[in-house]
Amino acid sequence: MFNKIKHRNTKQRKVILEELKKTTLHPTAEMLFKMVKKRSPKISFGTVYRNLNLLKEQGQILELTCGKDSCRYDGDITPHYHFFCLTCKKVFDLNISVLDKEEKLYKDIYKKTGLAIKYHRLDFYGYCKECEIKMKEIKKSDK
Amino acid sequence: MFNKIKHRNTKQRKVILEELKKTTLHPTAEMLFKMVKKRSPKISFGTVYRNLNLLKEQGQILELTCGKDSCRYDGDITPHYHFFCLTCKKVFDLNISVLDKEEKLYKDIYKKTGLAIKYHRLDFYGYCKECEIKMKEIKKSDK
DNA sequence: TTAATTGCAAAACTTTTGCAACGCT
DNA sequence: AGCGTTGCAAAAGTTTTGCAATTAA
Repeated sequence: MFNKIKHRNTKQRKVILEELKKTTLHPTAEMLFKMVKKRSPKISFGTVYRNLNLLKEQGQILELTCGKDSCRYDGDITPHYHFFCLTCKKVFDLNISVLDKEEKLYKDIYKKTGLAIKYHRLDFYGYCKECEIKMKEIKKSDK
Repeated sequence: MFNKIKHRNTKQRKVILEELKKTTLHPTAEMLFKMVKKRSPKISFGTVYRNLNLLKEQGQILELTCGKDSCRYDGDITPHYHFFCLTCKKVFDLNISVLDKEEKLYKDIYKKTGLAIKYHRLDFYGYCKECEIKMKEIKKSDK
């Protein structure tokens, strides 16, 4: 309870956060590793992971739901939802309203189940435009 | 496009599906492996994974969103949402209404973004009752 | 018979971790 | 100086896969 750690501003952490904030690709740790490597060539994979976990705990970034694939990270921490392309694995931001019934819904669930919700996640899945076009072309040539 | 596979009804697949359908634990592959092993002692881990993937593709079961932990599987394929305990990792079914604005929402998103949504997922996170009690006790004893 | 499936073990992947060296504060 | 952090490499954990043997249809 009194193990307050004073984190330092290392060059690596700064670069990781900056690179993540400046992209909308919702990169995986590996993608980000490559991006960061351009500015900090000696950085290691472990450092990227350690910092992503730290920044996540500090609430400076978000870790999106990852399936069996690797996690995606988001430097945009304003509440918003995502669309995941089932084919190419791209992740898109959705500009729809975040459940404003949030509080009511949370209370409803609490009343019904006794479960106190901290946060929720609403993910949409489908095929992005590019992939849909590709799929149509494949179907055509199959006939 | 013409690689239609005729799947067989193997004893193993049957047991895996039955065991998954009869529990509400939303087990991981490993948990299910242990459950199935009681009835099919010689079954292997690979078989469990292969069948879970097959049953998932066939739409007979659901794979829930897994973080960095292992995936959870659900034998209940009726639309419903889940609550994930951040501490003990238990998964609970929620008995709240599934977005009935679903179609409207889907269309709105399509209009706005051109993205055609196949399905969505709404996950809630927090601490279950048991874990909340434990946490309170720890805080008490810390004072 | 024959092609899908299994069991086993190895491989593939993603993420975490131990440790000595390094570098913020 | 003190200790949080890094780079490196090894380890851990989850899921997939190659292959010969087995089995459902």
